Amino acid sequence: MKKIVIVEDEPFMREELEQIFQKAGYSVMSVTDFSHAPQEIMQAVPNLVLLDLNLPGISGFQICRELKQKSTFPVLVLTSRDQMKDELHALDLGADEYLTKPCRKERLLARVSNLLRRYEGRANLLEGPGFLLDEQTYTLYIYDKSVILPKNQGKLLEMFLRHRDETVTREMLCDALWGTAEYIDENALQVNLTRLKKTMKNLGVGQRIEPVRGIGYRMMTDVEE
Amino acid sequence: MKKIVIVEDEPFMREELEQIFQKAGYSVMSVTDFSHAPQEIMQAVPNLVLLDLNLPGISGFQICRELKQKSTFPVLVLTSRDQMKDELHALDLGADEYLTKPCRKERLLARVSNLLRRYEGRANLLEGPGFLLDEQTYTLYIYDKSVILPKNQGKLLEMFLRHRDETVTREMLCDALWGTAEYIDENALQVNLTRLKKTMKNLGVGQRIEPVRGIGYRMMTDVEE
DNA sequence: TGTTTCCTTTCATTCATTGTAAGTGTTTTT
DNA sequence: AAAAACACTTACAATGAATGAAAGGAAACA
Repeated sequence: MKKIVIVEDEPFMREELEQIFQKAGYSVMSVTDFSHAPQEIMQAVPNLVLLDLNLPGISGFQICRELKQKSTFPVLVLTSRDQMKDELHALDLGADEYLTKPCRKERLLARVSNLLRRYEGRANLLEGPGFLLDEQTYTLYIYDKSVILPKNQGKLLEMFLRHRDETVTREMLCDALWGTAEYIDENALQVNLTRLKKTMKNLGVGQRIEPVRGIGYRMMTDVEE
Repeated sequence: MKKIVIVEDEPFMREELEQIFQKAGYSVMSVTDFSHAPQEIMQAVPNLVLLDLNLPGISGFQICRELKQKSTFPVLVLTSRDQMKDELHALDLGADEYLTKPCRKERLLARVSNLLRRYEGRANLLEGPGFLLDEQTYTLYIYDKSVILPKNQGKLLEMFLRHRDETVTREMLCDALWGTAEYIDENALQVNLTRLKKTMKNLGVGQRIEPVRGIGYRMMTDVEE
């Protein structure tokens, strides 16, 4: 059963949405604490996120961006403001669909099922700066090219993508590669990292993985200049 | 430069669309012979297809379905009829976006660039019954799972997808696997085919690859019952 | 029933991936 | 400026998945 998370502050509207999707055979969950919405949503692991734009306290745009940065769920933005600006903005932030309230039930359901269908078979694609990474197979997508990364390189890249702009300790990386049990030479990690960098370079992806002396590494994803 | 193919019968509208996209920096091509639209479009190898629904002679729906069956271009359906029925139908046929005319230039451009962005990095995905296949890496996507096929199995599946419901001779398959040069035992082909079937079965994909006695094989993609 | 065609299983070979080891380069620290 | 600590690179042998060969079994056709 497909699971939908609803982010909507207005109680009446929220309840109506919940009912519509429950009747249509979806599993529904609502987020009410908007300050930690992205975290809550990611914990819930939905198949789709229905996001209202004008929320109290936090901007829906902000949530959308964070979701799209750190996860791969399809996001359908729903708002009562019928302004072109909103739509452009939302689409720019990576929203997958946009609908304005009020909106017919059928239209909403059709959009949702279409979105779900589109995302079928492309789940688990992590987004990086200029590329996509399949979490399961470590297939790397760059524009219209695709390459399979060796498992270790894939695991490393995955770790960096899940902690973009944060420092990742060597321990965490070793853990991700071999599990905490056996402790391989830390040099092995080094070698695999070198290999990842080389691979990415050959593919023309200008990632920046910088050492953090004594601790680990950090991948910078912001574009400079 | 991104290439857009426009399928629109009304000359005035067509010209306007062409101008809009040319000004926005796209490469534009129009299809005017609608009876062979799918073929022409596939030959042009665009990044996106803009498809009007009510065309003379042939139904836009038909074109949409055929395109989605045999190619992987994103399709944005554009129509003057503002009927819910149309939208539902188009989305069911796999269209990726839907807009009604008249429509503001900005909205159209935003949708197009959003669609293109979504399709970046997922080019070269061949669509099969219930799964997708990356032509380059032979990564197989089935719902939210993904698996890497061994090269030989991937090549075989690719051949079948490119000739859905047609008979593929053993020679063609051997050619695809090893090139016409060296002739390996035809048994090797057999073995690889068996492996492919087994792999698909384990993944829960109910494909039907049937032998054509003395000639080769055929993959049936239509659902029966 | 006999023959052709198609399918399955097993096994040795091949090739990409990986950890190890040894050596080089770079940054701190004193 | 030297030493120490840390980071990086390269080459190589071991591992393991993918592959073709071979031989025996099952199914279709006459």
